[in-house]
Amino acid sequence: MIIPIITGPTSSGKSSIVYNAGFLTNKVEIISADAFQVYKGLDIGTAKITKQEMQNVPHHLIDILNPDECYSAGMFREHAEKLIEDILNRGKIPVIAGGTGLYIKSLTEGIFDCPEIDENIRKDLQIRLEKQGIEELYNELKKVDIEYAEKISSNDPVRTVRALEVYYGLGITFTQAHKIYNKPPKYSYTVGVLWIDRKKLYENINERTSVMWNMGWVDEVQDLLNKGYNIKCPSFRAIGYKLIADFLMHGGKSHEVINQIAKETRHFAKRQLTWFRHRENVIMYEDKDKLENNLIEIINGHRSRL
RNA sequence: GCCCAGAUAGCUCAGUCGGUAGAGCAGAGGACUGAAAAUCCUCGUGUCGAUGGUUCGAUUCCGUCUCUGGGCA
Repeated sequence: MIIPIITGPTSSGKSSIVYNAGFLTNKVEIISADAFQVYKGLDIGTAKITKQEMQNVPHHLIDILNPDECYSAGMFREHAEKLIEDILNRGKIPVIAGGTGLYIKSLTEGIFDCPEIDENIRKDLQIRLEKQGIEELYNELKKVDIEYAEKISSNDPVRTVRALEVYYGLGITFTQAHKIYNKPPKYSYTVGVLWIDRKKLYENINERTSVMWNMGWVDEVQDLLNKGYNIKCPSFRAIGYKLIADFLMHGGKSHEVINQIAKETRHFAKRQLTWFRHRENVIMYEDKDKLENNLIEIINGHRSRL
């Protein structure tokens, strides 16, 4: 079967589509493709669905990690493919839903099957980055893998560190690793993108940010801090969490924090739109109901693709 | 009413010793194979408040007016 994937920018309303379709048909299990809903304790800020909703329709890859643990596109792919297999074996239909473009790409286009790399290598590179600066590391990458170095910016610490980590960990360049360890997609997918008018999307984001704040987002962050987590935890890369932690520790005006969070969310949504716009083999839906209906038809076997 | 300071890009402001102007933010476009809600790249023409004057030439100097702050009555 061709597995449906529903994606779209943040605040577009994609979760409600898959939830409704799952609830109405009662033969779906949802696999979340969201880089931050994997964390326990990040509920309001990641717009997680309620416990009740999760009981009504099974959801996977939500609340699977503590806030100080790392996750990645590669791990996501392994987990998701295993889940797809399990769900199909149970005679149910897997639906993938979420806004993390890279995670979805790891399924639909594949991601290289990287062998385990000693995590100390990245830590060392991290330390060198702080001490010596990006220029030093980028020049090093240029010497070993000019092909990849030229593809990225000389000012991109994340990609530079990643490429060097693979080089030192595997003994081959990042470029070679892609070829050697390339692993094509395991299943076929049909991808629907919920596309929203920019102005409307930004309005949704502005409004939703205030709603989240009023739902107790600040308390949620306070809880995380009380439990001993801090802004260096991977989960705190999610929009809002660092800003709120700073607000709790140093004070400030709440409306300014809210505006800042909304702004970062708008920037994020814009990046998502750029990403989706340039994907091949995705179907853009401006009509939410149509997307939901087509998804239901797939689930019921009356349609094979979105 | 008088005095002073402003009036320049959507916003905050810089600048032009007179040759029609530039930063930050906002906004837009883009990249992105194990941090992706991350990370990174590119993009700035606007009656320089209005109107007279001086000048080859004024957004820049001078006068008047309008508006906005602040001060004095």
